[in-house]
Amino acid sequence: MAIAACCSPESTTPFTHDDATRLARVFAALGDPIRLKLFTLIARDPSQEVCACSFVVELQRSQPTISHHLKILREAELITGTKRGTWIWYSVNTQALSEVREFLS
Amino acid sequence: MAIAACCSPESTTPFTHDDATRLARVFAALGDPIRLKLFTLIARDPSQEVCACSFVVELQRSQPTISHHLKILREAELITGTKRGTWIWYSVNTQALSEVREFLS
DNA sequence: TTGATATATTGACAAACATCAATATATCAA
DNA sequence: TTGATATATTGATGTTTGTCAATATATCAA
Repeated sequence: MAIAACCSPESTTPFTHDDATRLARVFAALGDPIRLKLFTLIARDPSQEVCACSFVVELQRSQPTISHHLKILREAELITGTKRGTWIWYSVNTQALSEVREFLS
Repeated sequence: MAIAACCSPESTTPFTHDDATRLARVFAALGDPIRLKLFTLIARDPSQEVCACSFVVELQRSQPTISHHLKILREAELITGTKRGTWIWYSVNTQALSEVREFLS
C-alpha cells in the first residue's frame, strides 16, 4: 500500500466511532430541507415556543410526515416538546446547539 | 383544520426551499460518521492540509468508499482538494464553515 | 358520552445512500 | 515504455429515508 510513503501512520481519529455516530445523527437531523425549516421556525419564533399545528400548512407536508420529522429532531435532542392540553409546544435545546457549535469551531 | 385557532397563519419560513436544500446538503454531508471523521481529520491537521492516502487505513473503508465520501464533502463545499502530482491534499473551506456557524447562532 | 381536533404510529413504496469489487485514469519512476 | 501507485468511476446490492393513507390515541367541548 505504501501509505507510509506520504503520511504519518500514527495520526488518529479525534473521537470514537460512537461519538462520531452520535454527532453525525445531529447533523443528519438538520440534513433535510423540511427539518431545517422546522428547526428554524422553532428557533426563530419570538416567543421561543411554537405549537406544532401550523407546520402542516406552512411546510406543505402531511401531518404524519411533520410528526415524523419532529421526532427525528427530538431524538437528535435538537428540540424539546412539552404538551399543554391538545397542543405540543416546541422549543430549541440550546445546550445541544452549543455542542454542535463548539464542534465547528 | 382550525389551525388559526392556535397559530398566527402568516408566520413564514425564513428562507426559500432552494436555500434550505443547499444548506441541508451541507449538514447532510456531515451527517455520516465516516464523513464526520474525514472532515475532522482534515480540519484538525496541524499543517491544515492532508493527503487522502491515509484515510483508507485510518477509517477502515475501501478506497472507492473514501473517494465517494470525499466527493460528497467537496460537493457540499466543506473541503477543497488540490492535486500535487499523484496525491491530493485536502483542506477545509473556512468560508463555508463560517456560513454554517452563522446559521447556528 | 359524543364529536371534533392534535398528535403519534403503522404499513407500504419509491428514492436515496453506504458500501465494495472491478475497472479506468493519471502521474511518477525506472 | 513499463510498472507501480493515487484517485475516480461504474455497477451491483442491501439498507435507510422521506412520504402518505389509514388508523390509533389523547384531549377538550358540548
